[in-house]
Amino acid sequence: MKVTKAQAQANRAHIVETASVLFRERGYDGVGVAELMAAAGFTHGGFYKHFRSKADLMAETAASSLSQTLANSAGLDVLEFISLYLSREHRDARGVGCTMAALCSDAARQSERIKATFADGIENTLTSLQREGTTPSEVDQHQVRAKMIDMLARTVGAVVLSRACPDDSPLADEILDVCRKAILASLSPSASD
Amino acid sequence: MKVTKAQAQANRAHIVETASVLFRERGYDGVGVAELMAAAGFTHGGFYKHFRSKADLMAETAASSLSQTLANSAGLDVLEFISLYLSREHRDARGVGCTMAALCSDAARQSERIKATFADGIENTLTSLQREGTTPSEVDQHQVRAKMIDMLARTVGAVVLSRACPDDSPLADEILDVCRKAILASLSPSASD
DNA sequence: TGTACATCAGTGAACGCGCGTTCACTGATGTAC
DNA sequence: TGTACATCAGTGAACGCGCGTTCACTGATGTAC
Repeated sequence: MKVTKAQAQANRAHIVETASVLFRERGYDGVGVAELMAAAGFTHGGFYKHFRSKADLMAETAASSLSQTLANSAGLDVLEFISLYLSREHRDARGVGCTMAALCSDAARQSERIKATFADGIENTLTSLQREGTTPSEVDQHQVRAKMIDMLARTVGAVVLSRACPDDSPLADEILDVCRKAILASLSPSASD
Repeated sequence: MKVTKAQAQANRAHIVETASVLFRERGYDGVGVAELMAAAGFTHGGFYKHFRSKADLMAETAASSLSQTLANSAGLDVLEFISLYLSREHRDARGVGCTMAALCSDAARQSERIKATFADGIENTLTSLQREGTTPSEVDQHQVRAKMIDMLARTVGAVVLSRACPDDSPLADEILDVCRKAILASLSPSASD
């Protein structure tokens, strides 16, 4: 049965949203088209009325969830960002958490198209962090950018390592706690090494 | 046709070695048993004379390639380790590079058994780095460990983000260069922020 | 505004294909005498 | 040391299954008159 144009558009967006959660939870190879459509509340045949292929959906979902990740952190200053990013809650909520942390090593094996989307996502995150992180005394934008790149690597690395540990592992929590302290220490003006 | 016990053992080790490269390059879901056995020079049927299942091989391969990753960096001091780890060569040689960087976000979706293997790999790496990184003036082992956890997160994060960018992306190289400088600066006693 | 028809989002069976795994078979190795 | 037999690593066909994708069909929506 047909459906209003507005409804069809909403259904399409719902499929992308569902996929963006499932892909972050299980990886691109870990979610099938039929399973995804069922999770969104449809049968699998209709998928190709919205997308040309699974690869197309992957690319669109990457762009969508990267900008959603960015929107989630909009308005946060760097200290708040770090506290949320390196929290147990963020680590344990892979499906709705940072796309870079959830999928970056999968992205490395995907098409140049998806990698380009991830590079854009990284660039946008850096721009956003630079905006929030720049204090009047720090006028050298180049230096601020370097600081933010290093900070992003630290936070992504910490979450990704923590997630690779067993669920109840003390090491998993230790990684988050130690990295949060280290990053906060390095950000404060009088950083005590 | 049968084969000598020594040959069978060597063949088995060769399969594990082949798998450890292929899994790092394409992920656990990206390599099939038949393809893997063909790459090792065998037909697929013999696989189950060596391993009970693909999952078993994944676990064994994780342990093997994590300790190989560790052996590769044995004897390096921290400065050498960072230079090699954050090099373009390491980033571009995923199949023979650090297992944590290549597979940690895949590990997050695998069994507790594989996660435990990764946690052991992280722990062993930290121990090794602590041994090499401890100078006479740094007697507080707890503090050294914290420094090494942060450093591991930074290096893994940098490589993983760099690999998520397109092959010719300037950002990919920038991430490696900036993080290398930032980590080296934070390690030197008179770190200029 | 009412009627006739084209459109097309969604359905569900079916496609070829590759997956992980099983199995009967081969034949050189390893062992018992 | 030589012979007979059991073992078992490796082969390749076959298994059921789920994958991504296609397709004929449905029926409400949207449009033309």
